[in-house]
Amino acid sequence: MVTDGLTEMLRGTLEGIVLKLIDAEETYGYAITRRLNELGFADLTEGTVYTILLRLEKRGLVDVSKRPSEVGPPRKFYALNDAGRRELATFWARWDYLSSRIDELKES
Amino acid sequence: MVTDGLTEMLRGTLEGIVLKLIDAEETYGYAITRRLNELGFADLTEGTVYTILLRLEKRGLVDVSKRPSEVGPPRKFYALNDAGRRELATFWARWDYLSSRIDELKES
DNA sequence: TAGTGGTACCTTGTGAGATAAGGTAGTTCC
DNA sequence: GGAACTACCTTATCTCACAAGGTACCACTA
Repeated sequence: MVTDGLTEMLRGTLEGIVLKLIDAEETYGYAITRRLNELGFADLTEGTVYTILLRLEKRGLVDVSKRPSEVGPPRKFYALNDAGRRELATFWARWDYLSSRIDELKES
Repeated sequence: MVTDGLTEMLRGTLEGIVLKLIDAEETYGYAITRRLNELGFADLTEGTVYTILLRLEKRGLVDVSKRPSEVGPPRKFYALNDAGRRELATFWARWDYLSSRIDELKES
């Protein structure tokens, strides 16, 4: 499978991906994990996502609010704040730069 | 600069990039570093490239031959072998997969 | 009421890889 | 003999994705 060995390649982009998901919609760890699995990142586990979320919180890129769920334990909802949106913009700039450079190289 | 903080994003792709450069032309560490700097990876240093080259050699992905230079110390030339070409193909498959997923996400 | 399955959170340790910060030598030219 | 360029290498450090655990809430049912 192509998805084998994606781990190293995900470094430095996974955080941006999570930022984007949070930007699209206020959401929580368990749902983000599910969403990422759907999106093609099949091997991603909850542990990975939670370490990222805690990092984002620690860096002050997200606002957090705990809310009860009707089907399980309370959920920790994450929303991007201004710093988070700036970080996301930076992420896309870096991504565009890197992917352009690599695609150029690939076609050469 | 966009190139700031590219480090983490380069993880797992830099090796593939180096494989591609070697595939294009038998070459050596110092020249690879220069080429990468030209290609937009401005902050990349020799130390980084040499650790990758030694890893490629250890994994048996390249053939190595030392040859004298007319302008300095002898050069260690690297050429891709069959295993290296297979690895490069795998790298592109992974890259295409990852960049597609991310670009989809970006446009959504 | 004990068990199962789904939801939802977290922690700790490990490993891989890019980088920084050094070092050693060969050549050319003044 | 001292720059400046070429050319190689090593070691220690840091970050980050992940594995492998754990806790707890809720609904259902045997």
